[in-house]
Amino acid sequence: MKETTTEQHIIEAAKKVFIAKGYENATMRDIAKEANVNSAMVHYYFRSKDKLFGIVFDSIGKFFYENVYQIYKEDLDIFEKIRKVVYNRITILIQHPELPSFLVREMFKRPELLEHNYSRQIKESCDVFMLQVEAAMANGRIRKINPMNLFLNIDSLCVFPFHIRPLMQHCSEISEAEFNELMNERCTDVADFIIQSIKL
Amino acid sequence: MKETTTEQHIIEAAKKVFIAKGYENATMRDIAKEANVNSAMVHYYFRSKDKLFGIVFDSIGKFFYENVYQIYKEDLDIFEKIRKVVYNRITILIQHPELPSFLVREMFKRPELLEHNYSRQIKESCDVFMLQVEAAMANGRIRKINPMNLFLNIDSLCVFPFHIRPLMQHCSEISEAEFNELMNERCTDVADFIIQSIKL
DNA sequence: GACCGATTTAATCAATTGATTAAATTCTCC
DNA sequence: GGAGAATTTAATCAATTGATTAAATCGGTC
Repeated sequence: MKETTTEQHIIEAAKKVFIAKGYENATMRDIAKEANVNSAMVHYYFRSKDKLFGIVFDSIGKFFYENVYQIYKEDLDIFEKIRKVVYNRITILIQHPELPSFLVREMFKRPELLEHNYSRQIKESCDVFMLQVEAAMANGRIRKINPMNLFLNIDSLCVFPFHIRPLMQHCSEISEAEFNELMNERCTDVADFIIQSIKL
Repeated sequence: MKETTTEQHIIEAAKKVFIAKGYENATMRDIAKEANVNSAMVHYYFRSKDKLFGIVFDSIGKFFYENVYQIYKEDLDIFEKIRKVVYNRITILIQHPELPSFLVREMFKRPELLEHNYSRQIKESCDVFMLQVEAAMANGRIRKINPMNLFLNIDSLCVFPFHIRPLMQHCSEISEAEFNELMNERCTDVADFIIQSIKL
């Protein structure tokens, strides 16, 4: 019991610190302090900073994508599905606006982090969706479009603003709360934007 | 003469190293080595790592945005303008695919880096474009849409894939060359996607 | 209560790194 | 060609940091 608690405690602290500071700027001492334990404890439970980070990165990546690829696999009308994906994605992003930049930052520095499970699931949900797009094109429900690009477009429109949030906040001189408000309003706009573009 | 050359030489080396490794992972010794000078030289010319980085970040940011905001200010039909922005942006991105992730990475860690000039110019070009969108809506040339969101959408669709490039390459098992090829094809798709969505 | 393994602590190591310094070398101007 | 400033070099400092170690403490079992 106790071990699990301490271990989990350290993982949660590590998530917080790694997200806030990034891999290089986070120190084992930071994490230990955040978890209220001696810094040797962190090594005792996780051997090395790398191993701990691997666990954290994996967990965050999974959390960030699992919701969406569930929806992509659901049996829904294509327009409904797009609306649901967009709504879901942006809602989660508003609650965790730091995740996209964190994932990008670390993924670029060490692409080997992607070896793990959830990237396979992304591909899976992408494949399912692309089939549905092909079908909708064949049915004459949507115009001719490259399915992969449509999949990409959906994610682009949802996630990108969170990648450049500091820039947006600086240019528009808005607070974090106002930014979230903007994103909230943007939700239906984005879904409309996509559907307007592909419907016949 | 000579000083300018050495100084510029170091700046170029610093760009390369900072982009490749990020601020924390790049060392003054790395930069010195890349520039073929003694590491004290880097301090001699730029006082501190921070100052040098500020110069580099500013220069890269300016380079990354100046092309686009020029186009936004040109006197072009709105559809033409969108096509030109998209083409231009993606073309530059293919030549410098590391820039978006670099800028995001550093901007999130130190938003104070944005105090500089070019963020004002982004705002300026955004304002110009939004006026044009309002006019096009009034003319009945495009449907009703939030102008700021349209501006955001254009950048999202162009830039986002480069933010998640490692993930895309891993999921699709494609090389860098193949990725670039995809982006090249994507160019007209993106412009079409946007125009289809807003035209009446 | 004594034993034994798991957990926790404090102290310390070795390596890295931004920065400084003082001496050496080069350049410039007279 | 020589004085003085600018540039370059090698050596070194002080601080940080991931990791290790040995000792201390805790927890359960007999």
